[in-house]
Amino acid sequence: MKYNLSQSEENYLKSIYNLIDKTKSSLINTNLIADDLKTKASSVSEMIKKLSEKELIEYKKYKGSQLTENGNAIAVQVIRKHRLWETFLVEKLNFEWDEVHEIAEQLEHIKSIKLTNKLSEFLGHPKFDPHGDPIPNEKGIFPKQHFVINLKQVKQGQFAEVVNIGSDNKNLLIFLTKNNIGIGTKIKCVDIYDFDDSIKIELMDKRTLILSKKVIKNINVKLN
Amino acid sequence: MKYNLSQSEENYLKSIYNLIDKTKSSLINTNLIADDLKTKASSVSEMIKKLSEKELIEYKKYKGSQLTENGNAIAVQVIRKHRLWETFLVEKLNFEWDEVHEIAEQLEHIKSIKLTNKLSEFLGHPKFDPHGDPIPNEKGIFPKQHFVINLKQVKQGQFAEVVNIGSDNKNLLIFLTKNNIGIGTKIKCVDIYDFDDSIKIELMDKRTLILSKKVIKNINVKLN
DNA sequence: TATAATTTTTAGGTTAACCTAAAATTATAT
DNA sequence: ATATAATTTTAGGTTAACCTAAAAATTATA
Ligand SMILES: [Mn+2]
Ligand SMILES: [Mn+2]
Ligand SMILES: [Mn+2]
Ligand SMILES: [Mn+2]
Repeated sequence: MKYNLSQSEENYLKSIYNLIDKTKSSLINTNLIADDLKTKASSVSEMIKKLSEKELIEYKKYKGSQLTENGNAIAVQVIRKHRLWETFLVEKLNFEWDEVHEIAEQLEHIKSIKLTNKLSEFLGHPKFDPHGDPIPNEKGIFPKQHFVINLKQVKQGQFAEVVNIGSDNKNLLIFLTKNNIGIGTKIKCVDIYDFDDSIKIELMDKRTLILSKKVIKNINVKLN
Repeated sequence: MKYNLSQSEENYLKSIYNLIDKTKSSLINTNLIADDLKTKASSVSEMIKKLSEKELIEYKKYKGSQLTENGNAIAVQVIRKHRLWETFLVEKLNFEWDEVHEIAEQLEHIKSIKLTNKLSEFLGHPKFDPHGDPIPNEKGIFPKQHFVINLKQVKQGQFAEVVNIGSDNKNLLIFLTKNNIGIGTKIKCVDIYDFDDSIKIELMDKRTLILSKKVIKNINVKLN
């Protein structure tokens, strides 16, 4: 099984993987992929047909797509590379966490398993990337994670720790940095506002701030 | 002047740059480029027309191509990235010098000036890559080099030091490694055989070996 | 200098990955 | 259930980068 996939093909597989992950649904709609990859549904239809012929995805016309075992394995390896490179950029080259996604989108397509493994070794086999996303190993196994919930699930008075940011959006990451929120930040939910689904949190330094629904949706925590 | 060139376009510019360097001629033949890029002359003709319209090369039909100032600057930056990445792979990830060219062919096309500069900084702004090739800086300036000559110019009895290997050929590099020749290796030319233009050299450990014309052509040295 | 050989360009085709617009299918709402 | 809306696929086109084969230009040779 030596596939030699184009960057485009890899991106489609990765997108489908991520959408399965995010939507917790096994059948992914054509339009969802188009949206995610900023392309048109017709282009997705075409590519889906091709990947389907290569048996990397399985799809029923008009119904949706899912990854085959091989397709999944490839997607996971692309994700592995993406996250290892992001880690490299932040840990070794001192990039900010909001600068690395775009570059990793390019680096994730470099073809050399040896390079990937040596990079991982060089980084000390990191288990999580700068945004708290788990990094699968060479065999595609993800590290065990603590029980992660979204910040909106946290009740008033509860203490939690940020473990993951659910988006690569640069502006979100800059916002978080400016407000002293990062991976590992400990917070307390001090108030919940039903009006707009915002919440007030308190940081270790006692400073409080109100987070919008849109921000909250992208902050994942573990309870402390 | 913000060019957004394809990998292919970058490879053509780099090829022309290298051929100008190697042949010491300012006009580069279409067939030479085709050969270098393992493509066909007709494809080169097409691409030359395109790069010419972008004013990255100048060419007269049937006469040959040369780089414009902009084209040269871009080629140099691609070469900078190639050599920095090769240095990274050898110095930080412990690759062998014969393994890195292929991977650097991919990495050289990653688009991020900030990444390139941070990588250079991370490596301590190296002046030469693992094969002894000079690494231009951000402005495209190459480091000053000692007076470099080809090994075939060395006379019987003279001492020299290997400073550069003039080819990325994997088998050549493996051959050199196996015979304890690398950048910095000190040698003495003990005999010259006119029959096949081979020479016998002596290493520091007194071991001698005979190098073929083909090998010699790719070893550049400075006299000691 | 005329002819032959070589080099380069042009003509015409292919493939991958896009696109818009139209047709087909499925979902939703009266 | 049927009409309408939304989704998905197909049809047909474009562009970049390659290709082969033929034509044109240049260079070498007799
Ligand atoms: Mn990312
Ligand atoms: Mn990508
Ligand atoms: Mn190289
Ligand atoms: Mn290249």
